Amino acid sequence: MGNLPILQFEEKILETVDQNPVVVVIGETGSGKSTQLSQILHRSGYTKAGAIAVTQPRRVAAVSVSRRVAQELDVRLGDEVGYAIRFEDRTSERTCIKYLTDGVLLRESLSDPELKQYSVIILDEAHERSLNTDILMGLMKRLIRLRASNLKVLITSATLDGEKVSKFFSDCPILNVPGKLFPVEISYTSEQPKSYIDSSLRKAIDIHVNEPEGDILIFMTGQDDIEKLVSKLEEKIQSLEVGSCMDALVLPLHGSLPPEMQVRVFSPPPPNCRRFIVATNIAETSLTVDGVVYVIDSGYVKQRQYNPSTGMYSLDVVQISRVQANQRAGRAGRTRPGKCYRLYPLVVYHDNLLEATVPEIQRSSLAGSVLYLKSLDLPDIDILKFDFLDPPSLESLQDALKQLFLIDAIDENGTITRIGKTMAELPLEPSLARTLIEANEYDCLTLALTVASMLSVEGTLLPGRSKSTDKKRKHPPSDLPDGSGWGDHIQLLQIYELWDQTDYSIDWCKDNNLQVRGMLFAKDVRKQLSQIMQKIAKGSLDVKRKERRRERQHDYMNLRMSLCVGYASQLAERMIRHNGYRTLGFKSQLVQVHPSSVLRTDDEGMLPNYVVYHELISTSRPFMRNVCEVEMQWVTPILQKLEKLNVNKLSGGSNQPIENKEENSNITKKEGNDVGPCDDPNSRIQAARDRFLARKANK
DNA sequence: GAGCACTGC
Repeated sequence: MGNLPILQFEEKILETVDQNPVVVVIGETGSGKSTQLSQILHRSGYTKAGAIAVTQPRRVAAVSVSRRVAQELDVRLGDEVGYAIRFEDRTSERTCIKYLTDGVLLRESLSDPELKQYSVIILDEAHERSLNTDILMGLMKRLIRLRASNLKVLITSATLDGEKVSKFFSDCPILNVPGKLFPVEISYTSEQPKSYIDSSLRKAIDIHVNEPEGDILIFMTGQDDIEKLVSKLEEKIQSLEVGSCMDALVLPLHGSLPPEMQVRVFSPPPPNCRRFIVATNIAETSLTVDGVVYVIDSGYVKQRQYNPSTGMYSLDVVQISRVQANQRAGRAGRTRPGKCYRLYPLVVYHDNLLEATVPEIQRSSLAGSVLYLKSLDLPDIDILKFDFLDPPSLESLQDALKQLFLIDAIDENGTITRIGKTMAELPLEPSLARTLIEANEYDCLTLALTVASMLSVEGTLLPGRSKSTDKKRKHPPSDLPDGSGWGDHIQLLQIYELWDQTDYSIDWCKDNNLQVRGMLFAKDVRKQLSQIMQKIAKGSLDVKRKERRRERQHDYMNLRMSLCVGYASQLAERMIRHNGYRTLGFKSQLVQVHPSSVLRTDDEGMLPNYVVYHELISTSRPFMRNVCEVEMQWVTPILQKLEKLNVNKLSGGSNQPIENKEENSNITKKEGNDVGPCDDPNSRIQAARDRFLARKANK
C-alpha cells in the first residue's frame, strides 16, 4: 500500500478539495483511489463534521474495499469503517467511512434528501455510468448548492473523459492520478472476420503454440458462444501433437454458471499449464482473473435495451465502445506487460465504435427512477428538465409518466399521489409496488409479497437448459406445480410455498432444478418487503402466513385482480381466432405468450381472452414473459383510464414539450409489431372497446 | 415451441 500512486498527490488533493465543492478524480486501475481517497480526507479531519460516503456500483466491491480500508486503519469492520448494501448494514454510530452501493445511498436520500450525516460524498467508478450513479450525479449538483458550506463531492472515474463531468459540475477541477497498469501491446485484424468464434479459436491456438506462458482471456457475448468456443478449443487442443506445447485448461466464465464453477478461475493453474478463460463481460469489471497476459477481444457484447415507443425490451449483440475495448485490453496488463488481439480492423475501432457505452439511463425503462425523483418532492425540479449528465429521451420520460399515471402513482397533472409515495418506499419496480398495495386492499398481501419476491429474481427456474433432459420433451422432469392453469405468477407463488414448507431446504431446490441463489434471494427480498409494508401501514397487515384456506381459487382471483391493477399498462387481449395477442398499452403490439409459460388453454385449445404480463421481450419474436390470466371486467376500467391520458398535462402542463436535447441515435430502434392502422390512441381504444362489447354480447 | 449479458434497491 505504501507505494500507491495516489499518495504522492495527497497534498494536491486536499488543497483542491478544500477550495472546491466538487472535484473530479481520474485514476486508472491500481491507482488506489477507491481505498485511499476516503482515508486521505479522513486524516485531514473531514470526518469531524460528518461521515464520508463512498458509493460503489457493485455489492462485492463495497464489501471488499471497506474490508481493506478497515484493515489498513486497523479497526474492526463496522466500527469506524463499515459498509451498507441491500440486506446488510455493517455500520455503527462510530462509522465515519462508509462504503455503500449507489442504490443504498439513493434510498437514504429518500428519508434524508440533504444527506446531512455526510460531510463528503464520493461517487466511485462513475465512468461505469450505472443508472443509479447517473441519478446521484444529478442530485449532487443540486445538493452542493443547498449545502455549499459543508459538503464536498468527489467524482471518480477510470477513463480520461473527465472533461464532460467537469463541465457538468460548472467546470470543476480535474485531478489525474496515474495507475499501475503494465503496457499492453494491441493488434488488429486486417479485415472484419466472418465469425468471431472461429477467429477467436484460431488466434487462441496461435498464441498457445507460439507465445510464452500466460493465460488467455477471451471475450464472447454469451453462454451459447462460450459453450461453442470451449468445445472447439478442447477439440483443437486434443489434436495438437503431444509435447509440442504446454498443457491447457479451458474454463468458461459467465453469470449463469453455478458459483462453484465460477470460482474455478481463481484457483491457480497446475504447473506448465496455460489457461483459456472464455468469458462474457463479467470479466471486464466484475471479476478479475489473475495471470492473464493475453486478451482476445471479439468486439461485441450482449446488451439489453428498452424501447419506450413499444414498451419492449430486446437483448441485442452490439459492438462495444472504445472505452470498453480499452477496459478489456487493460485486463492483460495487471501483473506484467501483456498483449491484446482485437478481432476487428483499426479503422473499425476508430470509425465504427462509439466513444463510450450508451449509459444505462438511456437504455432502461424509467418508471422507477421518475417515481423516485417525484417522491423526493424537490420544489425546484421539473422532471423533464432534470439535469442529467446524459439526458434520456423525452419519449422515454413521457413513457415513464404515462405508466405511472395508469397505476395511480401520479395524477393527471403529473403530481405524485399518496399511493405513489408509498410505492416509492418499496424497493420494487412500480408495477409490483402497486400490486402489493392493491393486494393489501384485497386481503392477499401474503401471496403478492411472494410473487413480487419471485419476480425480483431472474432465471429462478431451470437454470441450465440441459440438452441432456431434452429427451423427455413435453413435460420437463419435475413435480413442480403448474400454476393451476392461471399462469406463471401463480406457479411462482406455488413453488415458493412448497419451498417454504420444506423449511427452505437447499436440497429441495437442487432436486427440483431450481437455482439456489435465486430462491435464497427471493427469501431475502420477501423479508425486506414484509418489513417495509408493515412499517408503511403502521398497523396490522396481512403479511403473516394465514392458516391454509380451502378457498385457494378465491385467493388466486384476488391476486390476479391486484396484478391487473399493478400492471395496467401491461395487459393484452387475445385475437379472435388464434392464440396471438394484442397489447392494450399506449401502442398496440402483436405478441405471443412465451413458450415457457404454464398458461393453460381451454377445451378448444384457446388461451385466455385477457392476460397480464410481466415483461415484453423481443428475441426471435416479441414475447410476453410471465403471463397470467385476468378477467375482462377488470380490464375495462383501465382502458377507460387510458382514454383520459394527456401526456402534455402529465409532463407538467406545458403544451409544448421541450425539445429533446439529443436524439439518442446510438440505439437502433427495433420496429416492433405495430398493429398499423390504429395508430391514433383514441380510435384504438374505441376499437378495443368495440371488441370488448362484442365479446360480451357473444357470451 | 424457445432459450437470458451484467448490475442493483
